[in-house]
Amino acid sequence: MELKFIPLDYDYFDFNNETFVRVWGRTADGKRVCAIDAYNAYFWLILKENLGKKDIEIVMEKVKGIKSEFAGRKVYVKNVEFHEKNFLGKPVKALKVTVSNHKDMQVISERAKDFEEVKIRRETDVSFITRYIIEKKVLPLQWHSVSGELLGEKDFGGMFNILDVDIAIKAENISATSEDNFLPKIMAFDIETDSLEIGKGSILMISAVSENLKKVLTWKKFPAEGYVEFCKDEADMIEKFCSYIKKEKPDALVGYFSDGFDMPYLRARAEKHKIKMDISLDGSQPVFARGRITSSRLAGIVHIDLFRFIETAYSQYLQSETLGLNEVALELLGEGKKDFEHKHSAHITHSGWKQYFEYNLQDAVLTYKLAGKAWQDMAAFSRIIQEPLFEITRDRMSQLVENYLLHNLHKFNEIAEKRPLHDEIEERRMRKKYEGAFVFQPVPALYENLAMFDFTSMYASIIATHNLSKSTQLEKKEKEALEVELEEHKAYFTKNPGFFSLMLNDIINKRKKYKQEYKKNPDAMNFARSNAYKLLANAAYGYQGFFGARYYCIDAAAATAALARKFLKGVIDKINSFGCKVVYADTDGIAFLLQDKSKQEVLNLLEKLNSGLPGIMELELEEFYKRGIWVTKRTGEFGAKKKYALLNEKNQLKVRGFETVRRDWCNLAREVQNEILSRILKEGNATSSLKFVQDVIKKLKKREIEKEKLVIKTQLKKEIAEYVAEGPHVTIAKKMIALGMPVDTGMLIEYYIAEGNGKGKKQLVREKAKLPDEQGRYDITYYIEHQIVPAVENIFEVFGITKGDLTGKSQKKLHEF
DNA sequence: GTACACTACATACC
DNA sequence: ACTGGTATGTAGTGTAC
Repeated sequence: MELKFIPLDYDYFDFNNETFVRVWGRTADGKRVCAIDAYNAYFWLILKENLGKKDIEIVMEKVKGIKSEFAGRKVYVKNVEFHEKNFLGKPVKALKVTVSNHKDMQVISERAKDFEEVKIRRETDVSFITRYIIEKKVLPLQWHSVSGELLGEKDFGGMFNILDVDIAIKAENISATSEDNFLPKIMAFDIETDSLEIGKGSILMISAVSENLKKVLTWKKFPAEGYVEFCKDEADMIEKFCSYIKKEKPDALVGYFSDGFDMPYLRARAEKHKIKMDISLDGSQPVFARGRITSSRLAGIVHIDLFRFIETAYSQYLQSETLGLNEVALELLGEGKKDFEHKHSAHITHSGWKQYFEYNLQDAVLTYKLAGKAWQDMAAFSRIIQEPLFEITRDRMSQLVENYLLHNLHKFNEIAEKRPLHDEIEERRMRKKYEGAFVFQPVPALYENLAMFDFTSMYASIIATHNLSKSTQLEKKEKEALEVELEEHKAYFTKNPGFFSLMLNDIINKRKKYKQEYKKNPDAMNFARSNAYKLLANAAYGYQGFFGARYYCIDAAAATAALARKFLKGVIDKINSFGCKVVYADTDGIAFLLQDKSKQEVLNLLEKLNSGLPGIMELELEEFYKRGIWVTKRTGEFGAKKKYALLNEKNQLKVRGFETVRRDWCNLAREVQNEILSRILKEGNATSSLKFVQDVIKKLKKREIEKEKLVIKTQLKKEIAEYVAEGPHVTIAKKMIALGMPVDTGMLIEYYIAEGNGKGKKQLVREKAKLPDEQGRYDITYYIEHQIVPAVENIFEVFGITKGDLTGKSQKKLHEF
């Protein structure tokens, strides 16, 4: 038997003290496949130097002889091989120790590490599935050919009868064939409940959406559209939901925040009713893994919590102020959630229920559409990093980088470094900060005729070009070594590239390749690939400075930042001496005035600058701008860093750092500031802006501004009890809890500032803060003095306009400006 | 009762 | 706990007067 299929997920099981991997996938004609592959894991023993042939033979025998018992199993070593390997770039003699059962690896390696010939053990902390994918090259989301016998009825204790697949095969050989794309069958779901606290209330309805399915299941019997299916009770509803999954046979079951809410809720209710959640393809129940966020895993169907993927892969590109389904869907799909005011189910009217069903359905529809939109990105990450979808949709950036490294080390014959243990993590976290990026001190003014250069993937290209990594760092100066001066010492790195730099170099090249390919052929997969490589490249620098990294190297991170400062300052000097004038720079970007130079001359300069840069470092033109404005800091007369606004030649505004882009300012202040920045940059003066602000202040004084524009949103970043200083949002959060409203860490708390009680001493802001729908008159003075004026004051200051001119307390007249 | 320095906190930039 | 450092700015807190 031989067939072509595409792996979507992996797991493993024991049978008769042997371990087997199950590779779950699909054939091109849509059949579900489970390929069972015998596999034994191994780890490495790195031997001491100066061991002779005889010594090695002796230690190999000793390792082979390790026998023990653990959890009722016989524990033994299956095989020992001698290999010449590399560890951290240096040649080592090592033993590859294959164990009977992956779960017994710790027991065996504990015994082996005490042999006198053994220096260290490594790779006992590599996940079994990761190891399987690396060694057997059965890669996720790439087509493979598998050959072997079909699973017999009696194999593995009758597994055949449990597996819900079209083909189960005992794999003898699996090999990659092609890279053709694959479109999965996706089913999205969403639940609505009585209480937001898991297990407290009941589930009122469940929506499920796939290509040919749009359903809302409920046991609340109220008039509804045809897509609503009524169930006997909550238990019946959960079972029907599971049976729809069984019928639809999706590759992926997708929710939005379903790891944190929908799945654990379903489990709690299923347990309460003593019913099974029969979703998995092997008869097992969803497995909930402990962690920062509990993730829930199904066998044979990939459960994806889209929120978690969006959080790591998209959030930096999104304008949305929260990562809630509504905002994210609005931004990515142009379509948001349906309006519905949540009440306790006892208070919902007949027509209210109809709306509620519709609302619930729409959430699943949005999740379904978002999953379709994100599919190419998830697939690109899975193929590039070579980890299954389940993992790459939940991994953080540092884990993605690390997994990429693990899956590529074999190209360098490298044994992987270990993950840091608790004590080491603590030590790393105590470390004092190293010096980071250089930020240019701007001179506040309105400038005309600017250009911006920036380094492409600057930190990554510095690491790749200069070999800055753990394995290439030298303890002391050697000839031919690169010397980088840090704050308290010098760091040295070899001229010969190590695996980290070479991999990063490859990542940057692939990014360039797919970016160019996308320009020729703008399809989603090319874009997704280009983007995934870009994100990996950008995270590589932070990875080396991250306390949890296997290849942690703080000197490499510090040296990267030091070289970045050097190159940035070098380019600043060269632009200035060319005859342009640098007005601002931050980390890897430089803004300068063209002065009397033409655009062509600037482009020629760029080319000249590039020819002087080493390795793969590259500077590019970001854009030309008509005008730009920099303002003073509120405290002190210096120009503020990280705050500016630019107008490009298409009259598009680019605002950085200003209150306009900060979500913790009220919309009125943000809109007013954005408007005057736009006017000033387009008009070249502040005349109409001044009038505009004066009018807004007048309106505010006459209470003509709607309260919604005055709502301030601040995120609750930790548990209320942990706050040392109680800000207005904390007070409001407490008030919300007292009112029985749901409050969770991470929530955006909304409030407005109302008039004080007028009695005696000045009230604190938090004492005047009220919930958006709480009765009260807004505090005019607060909004003028603490929102509008601070947002525009420094901008007007550039034109010599003072606060008094804005609020009408000035002697000067408008025409004087 | 208020002015002031300092700290806590949130959020942005790259 | 889940990339890094640099930076601005508000409101709260404690203390001096």
